[in-house]
Amino acid sequence: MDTNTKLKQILRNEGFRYTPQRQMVWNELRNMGGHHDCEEIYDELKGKGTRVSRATVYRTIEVLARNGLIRKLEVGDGVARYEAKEDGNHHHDHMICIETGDIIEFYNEELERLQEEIAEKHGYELVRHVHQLFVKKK
Amino acid sequence: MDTNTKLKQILRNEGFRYTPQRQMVWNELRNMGGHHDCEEIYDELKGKGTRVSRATVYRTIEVLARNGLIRKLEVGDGVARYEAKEDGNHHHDHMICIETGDIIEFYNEELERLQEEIAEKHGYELVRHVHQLFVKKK
DNA sequence: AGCTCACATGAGACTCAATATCAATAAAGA
DNA sequence: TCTTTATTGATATTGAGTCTCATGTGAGCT
Repeated sequence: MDTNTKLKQILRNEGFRYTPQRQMVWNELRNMGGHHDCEEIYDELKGKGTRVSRATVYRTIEVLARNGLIRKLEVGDGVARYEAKEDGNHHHDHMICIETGDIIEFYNEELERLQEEIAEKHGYELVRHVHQLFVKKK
Repeated sequence: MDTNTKLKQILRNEGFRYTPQRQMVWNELRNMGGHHDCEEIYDELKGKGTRVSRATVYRTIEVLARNGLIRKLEVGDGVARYEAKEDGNHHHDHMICIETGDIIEFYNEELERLQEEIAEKHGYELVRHVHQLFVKKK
């Protein structure tokens, strides 16, 4: 199933319509690659002469995130960034260089296991987590 | 050394003045206990008839955080919360209940070690980290 | 204690990401 | 094609946080 059919199905499941704008936002974020905020996505689409509004970008991104097509990333600068979850792009956390702003992805099995364990130990179930390492080049 | 003398010394080291407002913000956050945002601190002080401005609360909190007297916590709802670091209140991370909003502190030696290791492995030095577990009661 | 002045404060303007409003538009089933 | 109802776009609004600047005040100096 191609990725736009997947979008269509997800939207239908939620009772949403499959509109050109939603397709454009989704395709744009995938084409751009990496981590981007709504303003960047909006500018990119505008730059291509696309007819889309800021409000629609924000609304669409919210829907995509809620349905797990994209992943939200907040690094503490007051701007939410998003990345497309491609097939085979499994869960990962982020390392942010405080000097360059570079975002590096990492994944560690043991780390994941420990978190489940800690939640468990306190009588909770782990739903999701935010884990960011702020680093600088050695 | 009592905690207000400590505040005084820290301010002097940075070339800042030891003012009633800075003492009030610091004392208020300690008295309240737990995690609070600037607006709550401001309201609390106002409620006591104290003469203090919103701007000063924000400015003071920033100074306290930069000097390690308090710890900043962002759970992703667009409001920064702070907690006083008491003596013997060592580093910890947070578990946030998505149903009640409760904030539980946790600390795990192994987790800390792993993070250093991961940064290292990528050629970086770990400066600080943000680690939050969003959980719900089992 | 009084003087001085650079730093701090308070009130309100301002910023900026994000959300809400609402008339006009367009999916999508009949 | 028609009709219904969600969606869109333009813009206003919100809200946390920051900035400005005239006024106030800590603290070193005499």
